[in-house]
Amino acid sequence: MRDRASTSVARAVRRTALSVDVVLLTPHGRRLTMLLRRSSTADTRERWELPWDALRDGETLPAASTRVARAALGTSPALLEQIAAFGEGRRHPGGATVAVAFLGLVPAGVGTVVGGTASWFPIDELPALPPAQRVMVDAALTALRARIDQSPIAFRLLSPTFTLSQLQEVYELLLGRRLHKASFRRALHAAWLVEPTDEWRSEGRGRPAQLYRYAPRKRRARRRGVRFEGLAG
Amino acid sequence: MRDRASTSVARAVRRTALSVDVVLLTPHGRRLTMLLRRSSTADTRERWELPWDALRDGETLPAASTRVARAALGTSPALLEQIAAFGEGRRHPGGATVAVAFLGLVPAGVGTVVGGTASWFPIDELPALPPAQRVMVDAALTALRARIDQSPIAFRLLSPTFTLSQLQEVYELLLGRRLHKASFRRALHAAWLVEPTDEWRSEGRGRPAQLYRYAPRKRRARRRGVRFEGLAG
DNA sequence: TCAATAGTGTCTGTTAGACATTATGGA
DNA sequence: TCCATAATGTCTAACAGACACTATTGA
Repeated sequence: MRDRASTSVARAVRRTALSVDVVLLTPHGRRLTMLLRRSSTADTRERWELPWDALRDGETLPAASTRVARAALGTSPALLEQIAAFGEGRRHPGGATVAVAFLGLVPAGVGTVVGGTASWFPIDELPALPPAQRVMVDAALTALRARIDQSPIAFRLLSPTFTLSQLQEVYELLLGRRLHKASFRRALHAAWLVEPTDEWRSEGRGRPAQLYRYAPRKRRARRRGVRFEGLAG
Repeated sequence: MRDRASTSVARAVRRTALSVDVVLLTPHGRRLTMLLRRSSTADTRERWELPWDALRDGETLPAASTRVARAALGTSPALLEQIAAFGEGRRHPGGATVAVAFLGLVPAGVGTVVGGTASWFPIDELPALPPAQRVMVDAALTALRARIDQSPIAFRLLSPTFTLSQLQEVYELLLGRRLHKASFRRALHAAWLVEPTDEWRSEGRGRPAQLYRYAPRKRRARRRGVRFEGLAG
């Protein structure tokens, strides 16, 4: 190693700026919405940005992301996962060289009322964002869709008991595409993820739906073959 | 937002330390090996660590990861992707609060000879590492296996032309499990990822194998259903 | 000739998607 | 009664995994 002149990183990069940015999502009716706040620029034009703040001295990344999320939302999100670090030189509102992005999910209704400087936007109608944050948003949505079948993300957006139609609706919202009802339920049944309760919910007309709860059972990992997905095209 | 006392991240977090760490992998026979270098501690005991260095002033993350990889390897890896940022308070050799980990793949033979302070270790026989880096290694291998069917990672470990048995061997190395020959080739054929060349390679005894090259064709995205993988168990 | 590796054909069990049907409430 | 939604049954095409078999080289 030729490049290690200093023995301490803390000494070598005093001036490195590090920001923690949070992409907060919540369902709003049939749409997925994202929390943005007004930029505090001298500019008269209305500008929006992802909630962010500088990492504080001695603070861990999870602690910082929770702090930023709580400050913007007024409460804690149901799930907070890191997306990635971003530092390709794109402009960040805080002038940060490197920003670590987090994805937060908020159950429907919980955080829909936020303070004056923040507001929820449908994800397909976002205003212009600082270049560095625009990249984070895209990465967050991509990561969300990639992780949805690897971790119980969808259940974080629902109340403890829910109907299967509600669950499917959340999956469709997060994936951004429609799912087949019978296939969805068959896969759900095979995965032993939920169990029925004794309750039924009647909403408007139509047959009442049975309520389920999230109750994952141990399951042998079924790893079927190589898929080669997304490699071409 | 209550927490934004300062308008500039650069001003607020002068003392934040940021390291860039690189997990470099190369096949070594039938095993996957990782590049580690000797720690420069005052300790007499032999200690090993992932190649890392502090992010320099104004340097982008991709540039820093390339620099660290080149310094350790003597040449550039065939692929260098970010894993994630790590800053949960675990001990890092440079005392960094936050470290961004990268995964680098090196074709077989290219980087097998490295300088005096670095050495390749089979991934299931790694020496003890600093806690922060041990977490990175596990995350790198997990990410590798998750991404292998989403990006052409495996082809980066092979020469431009290769036999299908070699390709399958790389997949088995990266996934850490055996694959079924006929199924592997069927899936490969269906994905239109490779095309045969006119050349054949004879190695030792046995029927010579036809050489292929990586040549992805456009393909309609086949997204089949919801899998619910990894959600339980 | 045998051993070793490459490459292919066929069968079977699983499952996603389509479609149809029944069930059960409200208007 | 009609309509909307829930829930389930059946059929089919796709496909993974297993197995067997042929092909082609070196020893």
